[in-house]
Amino acid sequence: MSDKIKITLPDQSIKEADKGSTVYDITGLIGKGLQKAALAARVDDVPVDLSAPIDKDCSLSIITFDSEGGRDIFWHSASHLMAQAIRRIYPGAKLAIGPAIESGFYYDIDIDKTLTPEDLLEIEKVMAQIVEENLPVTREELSRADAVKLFSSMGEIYKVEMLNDLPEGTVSMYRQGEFVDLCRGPHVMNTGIFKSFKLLSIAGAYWRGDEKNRMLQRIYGIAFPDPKELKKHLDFMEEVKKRDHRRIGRELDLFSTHEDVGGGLIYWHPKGARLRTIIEEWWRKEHFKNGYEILYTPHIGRSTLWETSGHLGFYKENMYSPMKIDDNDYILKPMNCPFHIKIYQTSLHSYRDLPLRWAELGTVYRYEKSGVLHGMLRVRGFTQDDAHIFCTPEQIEGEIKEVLRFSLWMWKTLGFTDIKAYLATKPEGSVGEQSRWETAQESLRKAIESANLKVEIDEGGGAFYGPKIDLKVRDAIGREWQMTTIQFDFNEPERFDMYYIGEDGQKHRPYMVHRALLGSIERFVGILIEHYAGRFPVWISPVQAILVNVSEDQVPFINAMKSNMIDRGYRPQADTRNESMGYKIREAVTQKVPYICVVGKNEAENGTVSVRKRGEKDSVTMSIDEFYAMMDSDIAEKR
RNA sequence: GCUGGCGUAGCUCAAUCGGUAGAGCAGCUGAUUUGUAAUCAGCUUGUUGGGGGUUCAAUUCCUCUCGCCAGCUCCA
Repeated sequence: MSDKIKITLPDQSIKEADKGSTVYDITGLIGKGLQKAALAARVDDVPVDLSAPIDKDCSLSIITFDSEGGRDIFWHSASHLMAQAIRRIYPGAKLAIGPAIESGFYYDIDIDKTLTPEDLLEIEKVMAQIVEENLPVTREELSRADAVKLFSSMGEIYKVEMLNDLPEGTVSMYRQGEFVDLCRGPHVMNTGIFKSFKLLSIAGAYWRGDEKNRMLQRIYGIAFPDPKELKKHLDFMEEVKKRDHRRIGRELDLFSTHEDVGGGLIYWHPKGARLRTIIEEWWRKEHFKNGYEILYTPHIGRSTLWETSGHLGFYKENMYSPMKIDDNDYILKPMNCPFHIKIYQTSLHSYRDLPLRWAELGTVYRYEKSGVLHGMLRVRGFTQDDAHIFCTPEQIEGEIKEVLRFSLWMWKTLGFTDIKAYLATKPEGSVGEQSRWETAQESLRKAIESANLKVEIDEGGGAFYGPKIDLKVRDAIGREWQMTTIQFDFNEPERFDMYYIGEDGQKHRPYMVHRALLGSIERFVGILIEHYAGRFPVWISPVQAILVNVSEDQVPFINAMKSNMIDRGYRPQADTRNESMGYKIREAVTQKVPYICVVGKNEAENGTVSVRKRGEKDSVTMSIDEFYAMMDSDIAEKR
């Protein structure tokens, strides 16, 4: 028997090593740099620690911070580091869970003391000490029973509870110095690796996310192998703050909310309303072009309608209490669909009428818990860009493809190009025939396929009344937002006994699809603000150009130009206030207006304007017609 | 709804140990007529989120309440 083993690397090259070498030793054979960057490895596709010994031929791929799963390991280990520090400062602290998250990590702990931001600094200091100590992180395996005994003796009730939920057998734990934590691993090899980290915030979190359970204190943190990356991350957080639509909304005078009148309700100021109107007009025009008809329906409907639709059964917590009108209960609509169905039922439909594509910018009201309200992104009253498609089984596939294509086109036009689909399929306890589910899911799958979208499938994640596709769009700074939703409904056609007369002269149940492309106008505009950081493309900018005079003599010229622009359908604003030109330009710049047109003596005499484009420091003098041509091309290009 | 933090002028923020609220911007008035990111001067602005309490005295301490923010849960 040889005491050498063969290690196959991802590039299919083979390294030979002594039997029993650790993964760390082997990384050294590949390269010093890689050895330094290595966090863990996958041996025959199983994640292992660097300290794991290898005693047989295998494949090996090294996990660094930047490789898949690397961040999770790094951050997970960082959460252990933090937990250790917390334990040193507060020996009585009970630890719950401490995973890596999308960006960073947290640990939920249970202590009597309420933590403050100053405490975070203290914890950071102790963490730095532990980094200095460079403790080796070692894995140990033991039986579940022994682990229960150990953690019980430490008073770690949450760990014990977790252990009791694990299957019998061996469990693993990791030890670094005096600290030990139940964990599957893998982990980094020693605590010295955490050269740059920061604890970010404290928040409450329920044990196991259940509001009936005890509220724990959660500490969020972030860590990177390279201090430069930490800085980059903190800058990113700063950027997020700068883009906050609530802040930009105030600065650009777009909207407000009024807590004294009611939270979660949006007041659109003139400029915000302009922006909204432009988007809505475009939306309507495109819907007509794409074969939709547009509806308007009421804001309230009798409770009997909501009983028929089933909403009073499964959507009650989100609906407002009824108001009495002539002894009948009326309820503010949380959805538009029952109203569209009422219109459907005003006449008998032949298969020849289908598909019907009925859209509505329908304002709905939903009760949201006060704590979740957030600017325009999470509100209690909002306008869905809703539509319902009623069609025959034969039409379904084409219809879904069309909706998806339309949606993707819309997002592209609005400046969002990175889009991902999420397909949610039949859950337990669903309604509707199995064959209908299959047809529907198949059509959703095919549509995603033909659109060439990245897709994630959430098996069993659909609503009880039908499968759906959600689209998530990525914004300018890489955040994903769930926007479009395309959703089958097998429930309402049944409950309202909808039908059409088929070729065979018999009644048939139509397929019904709900879809919202932008989602809600409020939320969409909020995201649009953050995506563009308030620098909207010319075609949707509420103010496209600010006209600035150099001295009083040019006021008539400016006013004439302004009304000429309005006549031509542009959105100009004249700033003829008695202020210095520099002052007015500064203000126009902070208002993020696409063009600033300065008119002084020279321009007024020659019929030109000095145009300064947003983001550019230099201005260009051109004829007014040249300026219009420039705007036209920017508008046409949706720049 | 829950946990924590925070509520001072339209906005951003200050006020030592409890001593009776102030600065910039904005706004108004006037002067200035300006060449690409802030012209100058003067003036105005407050139930210190609200109620109650402790105190000679509360923005400050206590208490209740409302709201916001960060999360949890939920979600377009």
